[in-house]
Amino acid sequence: MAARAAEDDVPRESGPLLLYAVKQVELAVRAHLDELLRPAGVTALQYTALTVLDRRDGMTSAELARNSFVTPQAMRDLVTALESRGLIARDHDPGHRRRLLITLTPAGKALLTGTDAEVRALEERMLSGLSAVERRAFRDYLNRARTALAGGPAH
Amino acid sequence: MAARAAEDDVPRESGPLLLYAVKQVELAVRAHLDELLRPAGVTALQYTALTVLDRRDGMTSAELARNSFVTPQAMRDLVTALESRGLIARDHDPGHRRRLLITLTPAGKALLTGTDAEVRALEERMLSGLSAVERRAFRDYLNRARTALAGGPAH
DNA sequence: CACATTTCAGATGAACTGACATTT
DNA sequence: CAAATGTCAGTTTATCTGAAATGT
Repeated sequence: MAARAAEDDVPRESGPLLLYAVKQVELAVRAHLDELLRPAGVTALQYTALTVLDRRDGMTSAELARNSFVTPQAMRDLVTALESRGLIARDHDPGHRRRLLITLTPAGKALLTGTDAEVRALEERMLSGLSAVERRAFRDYLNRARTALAGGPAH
Repeated sequence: MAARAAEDDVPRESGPLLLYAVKQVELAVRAHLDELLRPAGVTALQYTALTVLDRRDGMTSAELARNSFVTPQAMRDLVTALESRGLIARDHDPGHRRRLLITLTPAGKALLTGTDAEVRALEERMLSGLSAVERRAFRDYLNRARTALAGGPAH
């Protein structure tokens, strides 16, 4: 391993980490997304929760929390906010009286439908310059990275 | 706004967005990073600022703020915290008496050196399963996505 | 009894908006 | 005077920790 920069410069530096690149892209995405969603009155985090429910209806708050790497208490606040605005509804799981299953209300679905065009435009902007083949590869890499990081701590 | 939701299933769904995939990876990264950095006493955001300074010494707080998509006031809080812990120092820019240039102190560099191994291990874990060629492509896609999202809003 | 889900209550931190002084 | 930088003050929001009730 070369690149030992002998001066006061550090030997630790061998190019910016991809961890950092991921963060930067996400920061940019979130900034755009928050602005885009402001008229709809939801934050990027709330919107994300809605899209998760759109694909997997009937999740519990605890499942959503694990999905977003936050505590159940934090997700409860978010869920309560969405519920009081009528975007989601919670009903008892038949056969498991403790769990509350969350579903999108028509209003929640309408919100997703209403913002869909702009969100897709943002997605398209992010991927502008990438070919269809590259986009598939990009998606594949992201999914593999997520899978590799899932589960417990590294130790 | 009529809810023109033909079935209960949505026509909007054509596969999860890459925006979402990016967010998920970043969430996972941040969760691991926060845990990893807890012994060092810095948050992932503070750590990120330190790594930025490691590569571009002599930035101002305002520049750092723009880099992280936060307000100058928010970055001021972060910078003040790092300064009071002796991890960074601020000195007047000669020839521009208003600007305060931020540099890493030896303690700041030591912190980066001390956490370097574990951070790299996390990076390696995220990229496990990707070949060297794929990693280069992944990096390239992330950089292109960031560039495409930089600058003003889409409107 | 161990475990998961949900909830309540309080504490904390991190970000924002607004206002202002200073310098270029 | 306009623009950028840095600072101070106050507020809001989001998240956390701790504790507890309920159900499997």
